[in-house]
Amino acid sequence: MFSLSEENYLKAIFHLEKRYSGGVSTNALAEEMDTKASSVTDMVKKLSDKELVKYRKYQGVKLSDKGNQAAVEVIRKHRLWEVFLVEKLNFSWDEVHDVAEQLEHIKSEKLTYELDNFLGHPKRDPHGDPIPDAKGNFRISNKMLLADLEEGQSGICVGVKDSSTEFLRYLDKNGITLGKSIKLVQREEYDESLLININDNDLRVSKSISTNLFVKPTES
Amino acid sequence: MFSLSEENYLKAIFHLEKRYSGGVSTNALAEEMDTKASSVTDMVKKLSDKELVKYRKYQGVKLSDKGNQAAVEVIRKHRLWEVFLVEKLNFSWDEVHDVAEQLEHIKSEKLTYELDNFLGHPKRDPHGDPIPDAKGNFRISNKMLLADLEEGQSGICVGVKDSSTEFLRYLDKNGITLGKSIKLVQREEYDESLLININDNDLRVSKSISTNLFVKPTES
DNA sequence: ATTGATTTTTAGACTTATCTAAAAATTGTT
DNA sequence: AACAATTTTTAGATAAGTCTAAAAATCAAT
Repeated sequence: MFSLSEENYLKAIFHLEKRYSGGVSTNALAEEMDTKASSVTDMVKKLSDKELVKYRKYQGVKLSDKGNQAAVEVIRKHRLWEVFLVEKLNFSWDEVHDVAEQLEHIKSEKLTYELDNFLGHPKRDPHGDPIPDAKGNFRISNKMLLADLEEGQSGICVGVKDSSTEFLRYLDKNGITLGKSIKLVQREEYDESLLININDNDLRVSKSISTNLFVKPTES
Repeated sequence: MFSLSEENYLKAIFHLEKRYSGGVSTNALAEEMDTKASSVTDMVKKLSDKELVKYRKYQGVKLSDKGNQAAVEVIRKHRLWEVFLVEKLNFSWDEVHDVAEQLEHIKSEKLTYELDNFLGHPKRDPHGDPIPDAKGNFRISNKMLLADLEEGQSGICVGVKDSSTEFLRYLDKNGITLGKSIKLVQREEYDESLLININDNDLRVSKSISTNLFVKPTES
C-alpha cells in the first residue's frame, strides 16, 4: 500500500487544501510536515508518479481522487482511534493525538471495520471533528466559530479548531466540553473579547478562544 | 526508542534463545527474520553497539538484560493486542497475528497500561501463550506437548506451538479450543499417531498435531 | 520591464536497512 | 593436521527519505 511517510503527506495536503484551495505550496507543506522544501519536492514527485496528487512544477499540489480517498481513509482511522482512546482507555482529549498518529497507519481493513462497529459508528472524534464513513463521506455540519455568533444568540459546542494541549486544558478548566450550550451575552469591540454564559456562569473569553471554538447555532 | 526493525530482531532473538541456549546463530536468525545472513550481521553489530545484545564474531548472539527487557515489552504488547482483537473485535485466533505484528510497535506507555487494564489483566493470549506483566515477568506454567502425555492421562488444552492459520483452522474444525479437556486413549507406535478423546468423541491425530499442541496435565 | 526578494527545484550527500558476491573463519571428516 | 564444506563476515551497491547548498523560476515593486 502506501508508506508511512506517503500517508502523512497525503493527510497534510488534505488539511491544507481547505486553506489553499488553488493548490498547496511547497513551503506550506514543508511547514506542516516540519521538514525542508527540498524534501517536499522529492516526495511530491513520488506521489505524482503514483498519481496520488496533481503536480506542476512551481504551481503547488492538489490531491487526485485516488489521493483524496487515501487521505480520508487515514483520517477516518485516526479519528476512530481517538474515540477508542477516550471512550475505552481513559485518555483525555488532549492526550490522544500522538498515539492516534501512530495507530492511524495500521493496515487492516477488518480492524477498521470492527473498531468502528465496536465504538458504535461514532460520527465525531473527541475534538468534535467529523469521522468519515467507510466510503469516505463526511457528514456536513453547520458549525461556526463562537466568535461569529450574534449577541444574544446561543450555540452548542461542537468542536475545536486548535487541538493543542494548552487550549484543550484551558477548556477543561473552564467547564467547556462538547455538547455544552454557550450563549453570547455581550461582545466587547475594543479587544474583541466576548462575555459568554456557560453552565449558568458568565465567563469572559478573549479572541484567541472565540476563534478556536466551533459551535452549532441553536435554532431560535 | 528502538526502530521497528530493531524491535523485530530483539523479539526473534528472544524466541530463538529458547531453542539455542548457547547463543543464536546468524543463519538461524536470518531464517527467522526471513532475510540474509549479511543483513543479520549488520543489524547484530548495531544492536551490540547499543548494548542490547552480547555478540562475538562467529559466536552468535544473546540478549543483554536491556535487550531482553525490550523484547519482552514488545511481546507483552503483541499478546495484549491479540487478546483485544479476539475478545473485543471479533477476530478469530488465526486472524490476529499480522495485525498484532503492527500494533506491537506502537509507542505509548499509557496505551499499554490502559489496554491491559481494559482487558482485565489477561494472563494468556488467544493461543495460550503467557502474557508477561508490566515488569516483564512471565507466569511459569507446567504445560507439555500432547504427544508427551501417557496413555490414559488427560490434560487441558492450554496452547499451541504452531500458530499458522492452517493449524488453527484444523483445531477449530475438530472442536479443539483452549480450555478443553483431552484424554489420550491410545498411542499407535507405528506412525506415532494418537487416539484421543475430546468433547466425548474419539479422534485420531497424527504426530504433526500432537507435537504442536500444549496441554496442562490433569492432576490424578 | 528590470531588479531584487522569495519560492521552488536540482544536485549531491547522508542514514537505515537491505541485498549480492567475495573473502575469512569455523567445523567436520578423514 | 589438512582439506573441503559450511557458516559468517566484509565490501560495495541499492532504495527510501531526508538534508544542505546552489541554481532556476516566480513574484513584487518601482
